[in-house]
Amino acid sequence: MELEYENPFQLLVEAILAAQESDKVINKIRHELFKKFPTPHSIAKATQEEIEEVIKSINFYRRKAKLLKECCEKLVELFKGEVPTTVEELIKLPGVGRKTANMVIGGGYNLPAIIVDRHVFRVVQRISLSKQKNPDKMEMELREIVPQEFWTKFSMLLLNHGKRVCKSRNPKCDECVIIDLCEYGQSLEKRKK
DNA sequence: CTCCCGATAT
DNA sequence: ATATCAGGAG
Repeated sequence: MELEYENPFQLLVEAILAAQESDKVINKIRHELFKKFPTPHSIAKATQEEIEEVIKSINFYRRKAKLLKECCEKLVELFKGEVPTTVEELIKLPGVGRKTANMVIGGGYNLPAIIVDRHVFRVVQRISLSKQKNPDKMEMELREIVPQEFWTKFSMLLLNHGKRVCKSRNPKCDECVIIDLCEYGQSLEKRKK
């Protein structure tokens, strides 16, 4: 299951709500959420309690409701409700870090973006493509390693690979198509025998 | 570093 | 029982 969205604003909102949460839960409430709050202005005007009511099934819902409201207030104040197209502008918004900013740029605007979320971070570590122990530093190193035209594609592929195959807990190394590149996976497979 | 939060997978 | 989940703020 991947996040479903119709425009950059929806992706921005969903990405904030998706922190440490599964896509399934987000997709479940997104219709009601955007029916009640179709625009940044409507979220900015709503009370925190009104937002909480709609997103209650999401983890960290209280904090996220607060962040989401503050985010939309800034979005209206600084950018007239238009979702920015650069990381530097996006991370000025409460609840938006580099990961979420890059997600919006890559997924929402189809611009070059290296997205280092938990999955990408883990996969890159395991295949030793970068050994950076900080996601932001890893993003910078990957910018040097990966040609810019592939940034977004690369991110999405590794993200989904991490989610479905190279999982945090029981990685399915026997189904992995890049195990030849991965010492971690090869040593895991040997141990099984 | 901890906290936010609770459902689901293993 | 506990690890994990499209992280970010303090």
